[in-house]
Amino acid sequence: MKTKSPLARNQVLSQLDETDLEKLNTSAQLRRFQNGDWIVHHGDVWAYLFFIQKGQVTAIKESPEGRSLTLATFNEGEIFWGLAFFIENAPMPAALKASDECKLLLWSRDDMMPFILKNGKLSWELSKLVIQRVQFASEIVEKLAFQPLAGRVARLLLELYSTSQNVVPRHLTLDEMASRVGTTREIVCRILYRFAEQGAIQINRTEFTFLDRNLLEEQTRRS
Amino acid sequence: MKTKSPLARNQVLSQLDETDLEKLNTSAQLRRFQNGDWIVHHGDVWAYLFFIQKGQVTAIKESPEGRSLTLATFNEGEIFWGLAFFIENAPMPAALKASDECKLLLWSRDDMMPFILKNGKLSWELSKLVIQRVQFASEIVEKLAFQPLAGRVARLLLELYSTSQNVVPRHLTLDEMASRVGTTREIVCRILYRFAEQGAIQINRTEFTFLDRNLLEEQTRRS
DNA sequence: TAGAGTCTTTGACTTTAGGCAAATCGAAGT
DNA sequence: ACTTCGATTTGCCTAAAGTCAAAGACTCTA
Repeated sequence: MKTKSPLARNQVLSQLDETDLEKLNTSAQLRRFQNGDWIVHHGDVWAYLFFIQKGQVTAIKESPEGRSLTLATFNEGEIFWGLAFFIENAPMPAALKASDECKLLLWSRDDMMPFILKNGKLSWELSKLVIQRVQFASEIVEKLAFQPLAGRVARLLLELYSTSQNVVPRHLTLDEMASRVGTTREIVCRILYRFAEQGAIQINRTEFTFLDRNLLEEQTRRS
Repeated sequence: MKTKSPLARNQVLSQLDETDLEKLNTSAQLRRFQNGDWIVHHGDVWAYLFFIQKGQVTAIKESPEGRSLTLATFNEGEIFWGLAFFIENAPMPAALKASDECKLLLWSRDDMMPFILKNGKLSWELSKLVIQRVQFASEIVEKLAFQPLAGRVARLLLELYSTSQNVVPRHLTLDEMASRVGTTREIVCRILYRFAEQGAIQINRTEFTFLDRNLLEEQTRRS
């Protein structure tokens, strides 16, 4: 008896039967990346769909002036794609970067297409996944458009350290945090210290201590 | 011989054959809206896909404080959907508003699903369409995150009045323009007059005169 | 044609965000 | 312990965006 393919864990790919999964598995290209490697650059035309067998991938937008905005992180077992997989010659709207040691299984558009066309359910699940990403993008737009920076930072803190622990190591640099909320390190630093003044957190160079998460949550609700 | 259904004009629906198109046509609900009517509100769970037979639909995000951001406009012959069409119970991330007298053909998820599951190509085209919207969303994020307001206004002017005519009536109010770039009417007004000072346009209460489109294009390129 | 209502325009002021540079800290290695 | 390097913190200054209020201008209707 076979071991079940890890591909079957995925919501979309699990629509395929054993045989097709097997075929898919063998037609995949395996690629490895080191932490920090670029997988694709912003603007590249890249017609692949991939499955993350191991590691973590982040999607990052960069402005010509070097500011950057981290849009999303994808984890083991998830799939993602280059736009050109769907639309001929469409360039990547964001870059992809390995944020861990990564093993990816890649399929070109031509490899994958037969499976999609023959299996309406697969195709439907793919649509659904795409739609979920839209939903996600929509939240980003909302925050950028309506929520002031302090709110975005507060939200980031809450999401990042949602453990029961109140004392947590600062595992992101200020630059990384800044990139996730769309600003610069100095501003993030100031906002953090403002939170500290308000009594929401305590800060030292290496740790945060959460004193009052409600205060932070209030911030996220502010326009 | 039959008249060809207007549905066949659509990139996605045209994947269906005559018979299916006919079935689809009869199973559709026709809905009419007046200019300015809300079709769905932000947050509603709305599991429909629709075809715009006549008129224009805009997607609008609103902040709790009443600021609004116009994300997209859909025209005759295009299709769009409520998120819940794809994902059970997913609320609308933006409101939809009729921006003309509108005739829409609606299909519930249950009506449409059989056609999708049976037709991989249809489903694929739908994915592609969804992806195009993602691309669009991505541009919005980029502009909000990296482009200063002046650049967004300049781009709006160029897109809105891309005719060969240099003297054009101001058919959008300042509030409407503000909503499209994510700010307030006063700010738009000031930016317009700044453009005027720079010699890019001339302004009076009812018309714009384009003097130098290159100046505007330069603005859009600025970080 | 007077008045109401709606847009536009402008001034004065506040808030938010960003840039630059210097000071400081902490980890890692020598 | 000393140095180096990268990250954090802070002060100071500027720019961008937003708010509020008031004044005009235009359109439509009575």
